[in-house]
Amino acid sequence: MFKVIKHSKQTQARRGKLKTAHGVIATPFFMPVATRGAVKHLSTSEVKVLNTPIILANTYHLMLKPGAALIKKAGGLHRFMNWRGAILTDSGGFQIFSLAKDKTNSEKSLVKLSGRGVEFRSYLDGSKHFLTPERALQIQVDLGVDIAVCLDECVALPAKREYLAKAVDLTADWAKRTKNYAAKLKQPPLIFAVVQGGLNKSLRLKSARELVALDFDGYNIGGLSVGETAKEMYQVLDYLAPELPEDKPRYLMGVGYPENILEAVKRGVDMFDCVIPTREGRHGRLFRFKANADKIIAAALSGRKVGNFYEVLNISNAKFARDFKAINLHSTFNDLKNLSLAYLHHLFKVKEPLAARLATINNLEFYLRLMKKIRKSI
RNA sequence: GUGCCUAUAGUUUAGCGGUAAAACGCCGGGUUGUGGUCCCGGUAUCUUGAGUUCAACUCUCAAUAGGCACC
Repeated sequence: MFKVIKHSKQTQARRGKLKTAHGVIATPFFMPVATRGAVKHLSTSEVKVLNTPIILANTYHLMLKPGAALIKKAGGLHRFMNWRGAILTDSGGFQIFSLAKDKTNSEKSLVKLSGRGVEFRSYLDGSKHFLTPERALQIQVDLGVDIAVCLDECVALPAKREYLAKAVDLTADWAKRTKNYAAKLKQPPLIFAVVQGGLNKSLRLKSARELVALDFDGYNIGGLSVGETAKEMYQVLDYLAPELPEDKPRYLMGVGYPENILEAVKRGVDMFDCVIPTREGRHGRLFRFKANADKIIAAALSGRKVGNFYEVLNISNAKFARDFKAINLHSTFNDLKNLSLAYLHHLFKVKEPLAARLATINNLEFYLRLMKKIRKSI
């Protein structure tokens, strides 16, 4: 299922292959985010042309709309969106966290946690729903995903130890129930469990050991990039990654900026997802490699300090109004090669939908290339 | 030619006798398991001149510009 094919001598970085029902994927890899069954602004064929091996969708959003039953009826999410690559779904655990911290009505949380599961209100129409670990897995099975994630509780940082400890226990209990439920399924997907524990070392190690004992197909590192500094995140990875089985993939959820990914790979992480390339693209931020990127990335992966190997253009800045250079000369997309920065600047200024599309493609191409460069350098 | 109305940020408008508020725009920053155009800053001394007043963007007069009506 997962095989490490090469291990860096200088760092914890490793290259591997993850076998899924929809293809063998080279690790480390990055999953573009398609929360509701679409990478925002892109069609499935465009995502495919980017050479995307796997995307991330979200149980929480899809169960509310259009509903797991409908997608099952459509033949699963793959067929529904005509996607032939792999799909991993987030379990909804993060939404428990992000909705619990409330947006407007601070009094009423949208979420009620209990031992059995979590009751929450739909962000769409306020209707009540109940999610249990069993149901979260069943929904992911109905969606037909390749990799399902156990329902977990993610805690915003900074957090008190007792709260973190409770989340670790609940997450472990739910993971066990997910495992039991999976045992009754005919063809379960790959199932990953989520390590919690915040910035507390003993809780992190406890969480890892409990989950590893249950023997999952992979391990997510959750509860990071939720309010702590990058340095604190790296420290957690330093002691947590060695605690996870060598022969199972490690997935750092929701991370991150290119340098965050590089630092995490150095510490032994194999999988990533993040909204940064797509969301920032929609807001006019363009990622671009510097000329010496390959060297810096290779140096970083042989243990040296990570230098600055890319830049982010804010295409809305006035200085691009008359910049007729290509958006990206190195792109495999003709549009990015042939259209100018000034034109893209204009599209953003007048809010043409095409602007977000071009920027999204540019950024995803950047992220996927980043992973390729990383793999090559290990 | 006569009468009336208006004149505040780039734009459209608020405003009060005591040193200007909003929206949009513009300039810049932000965005980490996505509630799809979001969040945070910055951006004017109130058409000009004279007068009244302790104090005027706010009152008076004139000029200028625009609008409306009538001859």
